[in-house]
Amino acid sequence: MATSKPSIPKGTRDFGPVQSAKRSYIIDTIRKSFIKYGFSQIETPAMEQLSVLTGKYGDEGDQLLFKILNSGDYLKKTSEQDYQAGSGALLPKIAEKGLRYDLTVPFARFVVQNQNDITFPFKRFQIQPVWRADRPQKGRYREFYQCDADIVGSDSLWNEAELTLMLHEVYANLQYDGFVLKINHRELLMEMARFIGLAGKEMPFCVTIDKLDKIGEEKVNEELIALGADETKLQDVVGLFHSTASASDKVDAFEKLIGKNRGTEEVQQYFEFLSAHSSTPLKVELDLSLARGLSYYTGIIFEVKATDVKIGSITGGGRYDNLTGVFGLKGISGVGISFGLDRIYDVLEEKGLFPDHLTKSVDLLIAHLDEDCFKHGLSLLQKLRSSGIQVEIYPDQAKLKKQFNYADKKAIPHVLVIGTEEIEKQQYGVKNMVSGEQASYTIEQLIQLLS
RNA sequence: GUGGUUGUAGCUCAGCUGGUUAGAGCGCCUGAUUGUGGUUCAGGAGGUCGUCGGUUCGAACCCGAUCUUCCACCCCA
Repeated sequence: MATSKPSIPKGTRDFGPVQSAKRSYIIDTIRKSFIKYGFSQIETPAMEQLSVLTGKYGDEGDQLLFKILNSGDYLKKTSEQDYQAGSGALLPKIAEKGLRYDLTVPFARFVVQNQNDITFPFKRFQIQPVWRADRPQKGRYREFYQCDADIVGSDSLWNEAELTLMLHEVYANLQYDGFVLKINHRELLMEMARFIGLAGKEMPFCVTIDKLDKIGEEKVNEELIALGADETKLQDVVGLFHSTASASDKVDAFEKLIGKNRGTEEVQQYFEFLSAHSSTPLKVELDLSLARGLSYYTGIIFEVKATDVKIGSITGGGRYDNLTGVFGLKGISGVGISFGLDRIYDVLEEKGLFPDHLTKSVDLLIAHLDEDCFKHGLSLLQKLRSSGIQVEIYPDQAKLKKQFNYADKKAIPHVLVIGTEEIEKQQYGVKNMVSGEQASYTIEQLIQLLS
């Protein structure tokens, strides 16, 4: 067989020992908070039936789905006419499965299938990779992890508030405070669109104002007027976007201009919950121009942005009514958030926020001078391990220089050297690799030292 | 999916309008130190210049295709 240079698919990555340790640190931190707040873990398959996935993410989303070619003779069910009819007609005959695009839709499927075993409200978390056939960029990959926490079967706005508190705890534990949590409400967006005369064109309105910080106010105004917006009313709405007032004042201003509705009431209630329950200051901001994930969110929407790293949003979420409706289970409302592990990684890396101890492997390396010393080392190894000390022995006969070098590269803080003299005296030279100091210990003293 | 961009040693990058034998720093290996890493010194290994094809007397350099990287659009974690 001809040799070829190995490679991995576009937008995917290998993770070495250091990267994996850092990723585990983030995952463990997030999971700790998920569990503390009462969420239970589930896992679902990497692949789903294509019928479960398609149509849930809009036309754009369907294009970004990875499809899995049927096994065996995948052309068996096709005919010449299917081929002539194009890829859209051919696809369902050659592919029945696809890789999951997010964790929310598989979760909805899970809830419907297991509805009799689930106690509602159901709080689940899920930390698994998802796949999108997007064109990769920095912070945008074709395989990436989502860390989702959702509460389904409860309409209470306390859930939104609790997710907000949990999110703050996660970032506090990661020692990152350069973020801001922006929230908005689907209903407020709809009302604003109707107010400026864009009834029936709510979606284009949202897509446009979402680009506010990207293309600027002037262009946004131009586009909205082109859509048919009333210019003077548009100015009033733009005034709301500009407001630096407190969330509650912003809602008041909104109600004065456009009127009360479900959105204003829910946002007001959400902020009341927060102020009643938080001792530390929260980084929550009502941003009336925030418009995201509108293909399924129906209430409050969330987005966490890194303010000091150019990477886009690092956490997103919102309230969706009738999540499970498409799978035949009505009346189940939910709210959830999704942490973007890979982007959080990039942020922590850029800000130098990973703790140093992540790369440390064991506390002690046993080095030895010859075969007999190695064998003696094995007995020490066992004693030390049974005392709970993290220790390894250099497996080959090698110069001490090489063994010390190994300890240095692996950032092992202590090296114990065994020679014939040490075996006789039952006293071992132990070098502290950080200070460079060396002293002699019995095995019991050493256990004391390292415990 | 549309338009652009990148690829040279393990890593970060030089390499003139196409010209002989493609370089540097760091890292790696060996020795100075036959019982001691991280510092210092001396030596050494390592490249079909992303891949395939074309133009040319001659290609890392020009052209085409393809893969990859990054960027903008779209969308999103």
